[in-house]
Amino acid sequence: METKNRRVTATDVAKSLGISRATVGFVLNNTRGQTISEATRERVIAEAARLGYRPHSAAQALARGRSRIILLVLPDWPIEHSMSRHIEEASSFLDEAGYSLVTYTLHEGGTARPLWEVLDPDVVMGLLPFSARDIASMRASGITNIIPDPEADTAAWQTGPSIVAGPELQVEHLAGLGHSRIGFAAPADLRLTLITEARLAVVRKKLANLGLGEVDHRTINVHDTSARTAVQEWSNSGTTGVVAYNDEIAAVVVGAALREGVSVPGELAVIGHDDNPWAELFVPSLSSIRMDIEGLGRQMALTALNAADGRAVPAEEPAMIAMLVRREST
Amino acid sequence: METKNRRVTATDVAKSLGISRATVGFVLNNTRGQTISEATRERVIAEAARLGYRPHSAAQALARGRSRIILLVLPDWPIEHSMSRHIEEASSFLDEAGYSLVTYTLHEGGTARPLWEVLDPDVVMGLLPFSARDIASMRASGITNIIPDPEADTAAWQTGPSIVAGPELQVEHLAGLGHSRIGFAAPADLRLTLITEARLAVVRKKLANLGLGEVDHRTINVHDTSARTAVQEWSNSGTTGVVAYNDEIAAVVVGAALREGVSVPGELAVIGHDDNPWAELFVPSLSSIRMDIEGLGRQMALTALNAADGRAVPAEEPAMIAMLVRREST
DNA sequence: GCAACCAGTTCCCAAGGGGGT
DNA sequence: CACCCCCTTGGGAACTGGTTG
Repeated sequence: METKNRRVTATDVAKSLGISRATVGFVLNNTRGQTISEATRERVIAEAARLGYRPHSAAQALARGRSRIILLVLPDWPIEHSMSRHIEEASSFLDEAGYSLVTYTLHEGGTARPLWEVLDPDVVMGLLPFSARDIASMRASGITNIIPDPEADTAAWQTGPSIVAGPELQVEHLAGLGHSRIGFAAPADLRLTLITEARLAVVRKKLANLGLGEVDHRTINVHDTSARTAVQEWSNSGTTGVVAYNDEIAAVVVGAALREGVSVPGELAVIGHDDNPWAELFVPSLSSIRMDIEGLGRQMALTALNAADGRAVPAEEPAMIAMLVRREST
Repeated sequence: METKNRRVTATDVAKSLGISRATVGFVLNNTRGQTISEATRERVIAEAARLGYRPHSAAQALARGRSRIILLVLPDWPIEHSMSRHIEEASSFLDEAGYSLVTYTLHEGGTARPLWEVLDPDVVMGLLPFSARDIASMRASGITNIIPDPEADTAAWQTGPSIVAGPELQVEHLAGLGHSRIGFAAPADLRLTLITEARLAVVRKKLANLGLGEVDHRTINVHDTSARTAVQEWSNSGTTGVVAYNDEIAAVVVGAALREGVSVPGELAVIGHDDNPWAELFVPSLSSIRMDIEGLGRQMALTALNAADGRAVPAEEPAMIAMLVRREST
């Protein structure tokens, strides 16, 4: 069809209309402080549509000094699935504000140039605090907006609602079922240490509040016999309810119990965390915690916009943070 | 510390050295056809490092007309986990060639501007053929390199090794165990129809090759009783081995069997596909297929580079496509 | 609406030194 | 010895497509 496939620029639109390319820009950006006649405005819009004009985002980024990209960094263990709905929501919301959300799974030993260096995002946002190395790298790339704020105390993050709500519910649920000796099953993965410690602290505190004894805490490795040992020891010590770090650990514990001849939930009740889609497929199906912040996506988006734009964040705290999903394992 | 935080530009490096900014560019890009003395080259590199110079990618993209970004589109069902290692590998590889890989999970009813419009990638690459709507959208954004090629026949893709190898192994494995009546458990999810059909066709063909009877094909819905019905019917019809579309469906079938009092693998053997990390956690643990193309990441990267750069793709077909992981469910 | 500007890339040419005739 | 040519090295300036005073 077309012999030359050059992309349509604002200049093309302007020339075709016999006006200046600045005017085209004014109209298409709704530039405030510039008054353009309604007639011209309409002609520009119509002509841009007719020619199939798309702004060249690199050029825009260069001229404005801001890329209107927000980078969401995800950890490289599969928390992703439970996030995906929220990400989609955040994405739509940011889009309406003229920003694009790019997600980035940061791999451990990754050798590639990090994406924040390439995309020059206005904001880099993570689900948990960044390592000092990453922060240094961002700073060196000229990133000034980092969430969570590296200056803020990690401890504050560790006691935030997104960490605390789940474990509290887990303990409440088991206690409510009459379990008085409660165990905690932690993952061996070192990358999870920060969250594991925080959750364990919540469990301890909650147990103390309820006047129950000390938690019986074991580290579970998926690929060895540590789960069977833990089940035996819990069994011996009279522990009847186990709070698992997540559904994977819960599944390992339940599996070990079944193989040891310990009935679930009769002799040992186990509750996971995250409500992975496969948790309900087990026999017995796994009770779990669904993190379900009504509007977490919007909340994330607003936080990002605030950092990028300085627009105010309605402090509207989400209605519900975590929800118990009771199934057969408790 | 710093009062002005302006980013370091090539001009800064040039001025600091008393040379032109063109020269800085020549050195830093290894521009061919320009010869720069070794002494100057070293001074430029040292000074750039000292000042912490980072090229402004938007400016580069604008000037060159190419963004050096490759967009990998992932489907919004969690195939992601099994891909993650390959993605990391592709990412490193592309990085060495000066390209950045951005992954993008395309959500069904997403309302946001698609990322290919924002990032202006040199190549958009998907794991399966794009919808006509997406292709039109890419074309409108000026994307010329699309993989898989929209012109190519979908049928060709459906009979490619990445589709065929898994089901063949599944059937071979069950047949090798002596199962002669074999069932197929398909997911109800409509988004998976394309792959499901393709895999089922492979199973049919393989059974015919082995001189076995027709496949007994059932659609399994995770949230109703279809799995129990299927198990009963397989039981009645003498089907003793089931090829599941993936591990999730396999888990549902195994669960239904256990609840029906049908022993696994004694009365019904089930094999999944994808070898999700949680497949081994089940009791009985799930046999599965691990897609493990040695160098799939590199292969993906090379294909992309070929499209972006025109550099030749070594046709080096990967050594191994799919691998049987036998566990307790078969 | 004109013009400067954003931060690079790239084509083309100038200056200077060395070697050959 | 003077002259010419060429090659090496590096600079000038136009250009990318928008934004904004």
